[in-house]
Amino acid sequence: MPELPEVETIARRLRQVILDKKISRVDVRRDKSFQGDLAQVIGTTITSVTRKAKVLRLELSSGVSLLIHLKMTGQLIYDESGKRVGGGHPTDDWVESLPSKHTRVVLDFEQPGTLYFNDMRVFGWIKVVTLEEVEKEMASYAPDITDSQISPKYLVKVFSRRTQPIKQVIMDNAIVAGIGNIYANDALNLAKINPLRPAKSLTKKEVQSLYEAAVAVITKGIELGGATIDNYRNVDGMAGGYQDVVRVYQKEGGSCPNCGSKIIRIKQGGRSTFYCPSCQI
DNA sequence: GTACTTGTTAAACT
DNA sequence: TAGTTTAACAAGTA
Repeated sequence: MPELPEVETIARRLRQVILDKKISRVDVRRDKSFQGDLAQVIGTTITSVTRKAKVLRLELSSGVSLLIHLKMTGQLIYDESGKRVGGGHPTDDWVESLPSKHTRVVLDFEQPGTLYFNDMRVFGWIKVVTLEEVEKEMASYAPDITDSQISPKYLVKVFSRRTQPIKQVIMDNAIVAGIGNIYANDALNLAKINPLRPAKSLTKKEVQSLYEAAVAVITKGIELGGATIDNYRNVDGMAGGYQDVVRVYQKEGGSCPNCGSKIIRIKQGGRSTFYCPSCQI
């Protein structure tokens, strides 16, 4: 699932390949995946590519923006050859020609080049929004965990009001944005904190180390080009590298990187949590 | 056929 | 009011 590092990886590459290109055609193959007026998009140029939390924003010369959320299975794959055959991770033989049966929206550029929005489960979306709507959308997210506005002091204050388990609190985008299930599990393991602990029970010192751990795993994720646990791919169709260094996520029965004990799996809020009951206390 | 998977949000709660 | 809980979305895998 794309989280902050995966979306950031996509944003960086998109900046290299679609900036200043003119959108000549938009093929919406699934209505649910594209919201808004195509007329405001066709014939316009992409003037910037930015990201906040897990949302991508393509600013267009017409003044409107395209906001893109990949949710769990979304991919943005760019092709300039016109005969793309998917790249793949060295360890798998994923090959796919595009458009595929999961391609929901196709953006064609005048300059040669095509951007495919694939989304197996159709939770993701692309929407056309005005400046005002962009601000409204972005205001619903707290700053990213890597943003200088987020400090251990701020987290201590917010956590003190929350009785919910810390795992769920750090994944709440209204508190701090960009931490999904993979990095939440890994950050808690690195900080040696039990995911079940009520947020308000954490000491200042624990909040400090959790903050540092979260920034560390997210930064590592960006460095390695994201995690391909399920079906994440970058803009070139390639897998990321974080899955090779992942600490606990989906490692039930494996060894804890801190202490070697067995990693267990539990459910929190209907979601899987992986942690080491021996050193995460 | 059945259970299970997940990021986010809306709605129903306390 | 603010915080918490739950269901819903969709389509694939086991």
